Amino acid sequence: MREALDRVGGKWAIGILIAASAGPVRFTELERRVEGISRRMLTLTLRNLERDGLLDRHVHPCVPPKVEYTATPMARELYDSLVALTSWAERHREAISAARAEYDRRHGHPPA
Amino acid sequence: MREALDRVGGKWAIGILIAASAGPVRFTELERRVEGISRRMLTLTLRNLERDGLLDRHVHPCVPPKVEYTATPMARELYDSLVALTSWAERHREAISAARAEYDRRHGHPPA
DNA sequence: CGGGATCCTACACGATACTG
DNA sequence: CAGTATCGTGTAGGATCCCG
Repeated sequence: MREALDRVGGKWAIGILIAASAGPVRFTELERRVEGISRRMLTLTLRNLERDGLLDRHVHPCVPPKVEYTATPMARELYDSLVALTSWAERHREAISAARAEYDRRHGHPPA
Repeated sequence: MREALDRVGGKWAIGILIAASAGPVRFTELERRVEGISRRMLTLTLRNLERDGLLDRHVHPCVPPKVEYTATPMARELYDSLVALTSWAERHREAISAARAEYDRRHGHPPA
């Protein structure tokens, strides 16, 4: 289970996976779609996802360069599994923030 | 979605949740069951899980102290959602390690 | 027994500059 | 366009010691 979470646990992996799940996307387009990501982290996370077989990287030999990334079927299955998690988060978001407020009230209100 | 992952993304949260899902568990028992965890991380992670309403903490007023932790229904639902993820990991574990080996072969074999 | 306080290290990540 | 290289920072987590 940690295996699966580690693969998607990074700050940007999911965002990239989602952005690349709807067909080939170019590097710069990813940079735009995954809001707030730095060039460096985009590259690094892309390499990791590619290494794990979650992303296909296709280089068009031309100038200027053109590289397209596409989520593999395996990545799409992963995404489907994550939907259950999203649903959980939505169902309990309110309860969680209530629990937090309650906890912070009982112990020092501002969580130090 | 990041909301959900962040809650369970820590190194130890899942292990603790699993260990505490089968009824009340004491601190020291958790320390034994969650292999490799340090006293510090156990305490910290327990606090976070309690704060998010995923664990109930019950203190028995006696000496020596006795504290029992129990997963809440919300936590059990979370665990159920995570099962899909586990299934994904099992189905593709081989493909992933193959992808990795292939990647490492094409680029510098030892991943530096 | 069930912690809290302190110190330290590794690594994830951000900012910036350079390049084929 | 699609990166790589370098530097700096915050923080997760480990080790150790102390306490009611």
